[in-house]
Parts: sequence; structure tokens; C-alpha cells
Amino acid sequence: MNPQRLALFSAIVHAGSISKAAAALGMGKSVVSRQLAKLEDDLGTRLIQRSTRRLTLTEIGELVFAEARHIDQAVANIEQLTEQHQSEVKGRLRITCPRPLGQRYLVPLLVEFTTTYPKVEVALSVDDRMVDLIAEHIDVALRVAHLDDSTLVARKLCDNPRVLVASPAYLARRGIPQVPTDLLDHDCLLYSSGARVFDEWTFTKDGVHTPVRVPGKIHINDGMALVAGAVAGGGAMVIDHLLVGHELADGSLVQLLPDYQLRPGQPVYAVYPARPWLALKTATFVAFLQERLFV
Amino acid sequence: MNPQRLALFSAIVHAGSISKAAAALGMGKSVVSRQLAKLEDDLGTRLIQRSTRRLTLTEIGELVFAEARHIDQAVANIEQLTEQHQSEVKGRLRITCPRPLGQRYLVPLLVEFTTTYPKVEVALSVDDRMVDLIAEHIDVALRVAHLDDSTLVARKLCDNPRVLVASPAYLARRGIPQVPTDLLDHDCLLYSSGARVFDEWTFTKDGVHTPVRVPGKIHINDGMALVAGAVAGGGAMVIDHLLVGHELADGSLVQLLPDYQLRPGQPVYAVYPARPWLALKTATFVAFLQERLFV
DNA sequence: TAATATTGTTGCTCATATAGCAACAATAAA
DNA sequence: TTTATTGTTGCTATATGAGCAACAATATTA
Repeated sequence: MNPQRLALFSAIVHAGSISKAAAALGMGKSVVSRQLAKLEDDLGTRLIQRSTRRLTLTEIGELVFAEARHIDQAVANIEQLTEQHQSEVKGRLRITCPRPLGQRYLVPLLVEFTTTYPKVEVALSVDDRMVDLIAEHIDVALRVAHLDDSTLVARKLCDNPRVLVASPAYLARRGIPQVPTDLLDHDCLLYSSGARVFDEWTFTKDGVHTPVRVPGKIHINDGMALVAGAVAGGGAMVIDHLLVGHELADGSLVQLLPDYQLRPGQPVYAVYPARPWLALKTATFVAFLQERLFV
Repeated sequence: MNPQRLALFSAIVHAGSISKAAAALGMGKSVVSRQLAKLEDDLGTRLIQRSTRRLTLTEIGELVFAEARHIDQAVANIEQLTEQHQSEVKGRLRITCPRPLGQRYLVPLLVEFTTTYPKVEVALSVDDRMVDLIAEHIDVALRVAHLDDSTLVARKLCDNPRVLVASPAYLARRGIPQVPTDLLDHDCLLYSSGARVFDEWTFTKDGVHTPVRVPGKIHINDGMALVAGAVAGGGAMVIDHLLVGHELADGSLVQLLPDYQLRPGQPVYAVYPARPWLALKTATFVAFLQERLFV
């Protein structure tokens, strides 16, 4: 049976005649007439007794009409509900991001976002794992690698420049390097991933690349731990500006060789499920991040 | 928006996957997939996040699903309701009939019908007017003229033979006629309609027609009044057997010239609105009348 | 790790249903 | 009686749906 025809039946009853219902719905009366006939055929009962001039509800017609109103109401509810959802920024926004981004940059933005859009609730899950967005009901994930999943959309939020830093205490003890090769006489903190150690840093100035294989006795596979090592005076290191913005601001770390550029890390991406009919809250949040998040 | 797609959406959620829903509904999964996509397109929102392997309801998807269940329920109610209505004889049966039929024959049958089908209520409206069946919510009308309305169906219930009758007192006074022409010496009660007086009675025996123009001083345009006149000894009359069955049984009238046939009146018809998907109660009642009503 | 099975989607064709127009019989109003 | 409006029905063009096969993606299994 076709619920659509029930809605049409309901419309006929409300309008009081087939012609009026057709006019109200903006379609030919022949269509309405035939749809009603088919509905009665489906149900195996006559719902409306019709002479050419008057419509009257059958006994079951009355009952069916009473039920059909529930359908009308449900449909109206759904339409209103979805329309409102698309026109108003509201709902619970579930976010996941790696620890460094969350701790330093994201949370203040979340505070600002929730004050700008009071009807939004935010649930942040700080997690370095590669969580399954749709399985975990995540709306947006912040990622620093532009992993392209087929069912996901990745949108670049900002670049991820790297900087050479060290603590003031370390520099006072070992001197401030003036050119890249000065690092050969320094202790360097190195990022490692598995068996691979990234001990070759490439400095660029005026288009000239200067790769330097630096010495370093400490390798760590975690950025935040490296930062702690640098602050403790463990040596110089190349690291995402993202991770040390705070330390550079309060002076616990200082930038070295600022005239040289370093190869940037992977940009920061917002990753969210499939583009078609993205929830307004998600779209708004991503746009907000794109506007506010820079390093 | 299409409520049918909402039902399909609901089915998908219940089944837990598009493939299972398609199998349960006996259609290709491609159809289900596309219908869901169209629904989301209509609503302007994504209802189900789907990776190739897992389905998850969106926040609005949850809300829409909750509303869609109301639709499912209403549809189920309507289907059950109509099916039951067609399989069980029940409901209020509104009947109209002319006075003579009602007073003498119909009411006992109604009593029998309601005891046979206890879930039926009967509302009899005795009315000689030609009421508008559908305007007055009448289910069945009994008529003695086979007026064929386009939107109505007339079904013959029984013939309407006529008889020649008189009261015993009158016959004791004036003698019992043995052949039709004997009536020329009697007082006859005549039925009239407007200016027309029906004073020619045609008797038939062995295929031979004998028309007799009878004398009569009393013309009445109402059958029941004629009966009263005959019982009071006013004379002989030709009348529908329907109207005098009771008087013949209790002896207040006796039949004359029983070997002769008279031209019968209009048969008795059951008239009811349009045939397609006639309510079971109506169909049952008409069949019941056809079986039980004879004169 | 590789093979297999199952998921949701899409392109394609074909059948069906629907829309729109016009004509019609029947009825209420003028 | 005339006029206007009702619901119905034929007809054709269009839109919608179903069905099949192929596909990319992903669990499951060996």
C-alpha cells in the first residue's frame, strides 16, 4: 500500500472535494481521482462515496482518515524538523583530534564557537588513534596527515610550518647557531618513527637548500615529549610550530635561524563524512576553523 | 516529500542494512539505495551515514526515524482495519425503506439479521421519500420502483404479485365473485396517482387475458389507506400482496379469484451505492434479504 | 598475507506509473 | 432551460521505478 495516497486521501477530505484538493496541491483533478481509486483498490474498500456533486466518507473512510492524520502530522513534523536543522546551527558536535592540536589550539576555539552558537554542544575526544569516524559517530576529525578515505572529505585548514628551537638555558651554555652547519656542534633532539630516525634537516634560504645531517643522542617518536626535552635544555630541534607556539610565546623556547625555512609538515585537515547534505553544524564549524585556525 | 520513502527508510533502519532491507521487502538493493538517497535529497539532510560496511543514523536520522515509526504504525493500523472490515460483518447498517415494507416485512428480518451477526447495528429510517443515499449516509435502500441511478446499484429481491381481496363482511353482504366480470356488480377500491385512476384490472387464466373496467367510488393514492378501506368493508381491490399479507393471514381479508393471475407490480429492489468495494456488511445484508424476502 | 564474500553505489535498459489535457455524463445553481 | 462545476475516463508524453550487472571498498576467512 502507498502511504502517499493516504496523504492524498487526507487532503481530499480536508479540501472537501476532489477538484479543490487538486487545486490546492497544484495538480490535475484526474490524477487525484485516480489516486483515490487506486488507494481504495489497494485497501479493498471504498473510502469515499462520491456522486458527481457530493463526497461522503464511508464508515471505514472515517477510521482511515483518523489514522491518516497521524501520517500527515508525522510528515509535517519531519519536514519542519529537517528544515529547522538545516537553517539553525544546533546539536551535539562530536570532534576528535590528536593531542597536541587539542591541548594547545582547539579548545580555545571551541569555547569561542560555543559562545557564538549557543545551541551547539561540543564533545571533544582527544585521541591520536585513527578512529573510525562513522562507527564512533564523529562529526569532524582534525588530522595532520591528509589521509584520503573514499567516504570522507578532507579540507585543509592551515599549513604546518616547522621551526628550529632550543631553550634559552641550552643556548646560553652552547651558543647560538648562526648558520645551519653550526648545528654539527650541537646536541639535537630527533623525531623517530619506528626504526627511522629523521636526522637530516634541510634549511632553505634565498632558494638555496642546505641539508644538514645533525648529531643527536635522543630520539623520540612523540612530538610533545620532544618539546619537553627541548624545554629541559636537551638541545635544538626541528618541530611543528603547532607544538611549540605556546613555549615560543612564553620564552621557554626560542626560535633559531629564523631567516631559514624548513620543509613544512603535513598541513592540518578537517576530515568529515561525505559531503552531500553535510549537517549545518558541521559545515559551520569547519568554516569557523578555516577562518580562525592558523599557526 | 514522499512518505513511502520514509517507510522504506524505517525498514532500512529496522533491517540494519540496505541489502537486508531489500531482501526483506523483496526488491533489488539498488532500488533501496536510490530511494534512500532521494529521500535525503528531498529532506536536504543526510539521514544515514554509510560506509560500505556499516550504517549509522545521523542525529536527525534518529529523530526522523522516531517520527517515521508513527507512519509505519498508522499504515499497519489502516491495513489491519480495512482487512478486518472486509472479513468480518460489523458496523452500523443504515437502511431506508417505504412504510409498508418496513412495518410488515423488514423489521422481523432485521431482528433475525442482528441476531445472526451480533456485531451489526441497524438503523432503519422508514421514509417514502426518495432520499439521497450518499448525502444521508444510507447503506441500503429498499425500493419498489426500479429507479436506476447512475451511481447506484439496484438488485432485485423479490417479485411483487398482486391479489384481489375483500373483507369477509363485505363478501357476506355482496357475494363472492366467481369470474372477473362479476366485479362489475361490486364496489371496488381504486388506487390513484395524481389525476390518474387505475380502474382497469386485467385477469389472466390459462394464457387468456380478461381486462375489466371496474366501478369504484373511492380512489386513494396510498396503498395502506386502501387496505384500511378494504378491511372496513369498503369493497374489493387489487393490491400488492406485500401490503395485505398480514390481513390475509389473520382473516381480516380474503383472496378472491385465486385461479386468476394479476399483472404484478414493480419488483422489490435493494438499492445501494456503487458496486466497487461494497462494504461487507452491506453485501451480506443484501444477500440475506435476497434469500429471506419473498411474498 | 592473500583470497573470498558481502556491502553500498552507479550505469544501463525496460516496464510501469504518473501527469496533463481534453472530453464526458451528471448534477447544482442561476 | 441554461450555465457552471463536479468526478470520471481516454489518450499520450514524461517521469519514476525495477531489475541486472559491474564496481570499489571492506570484513572475513584461510
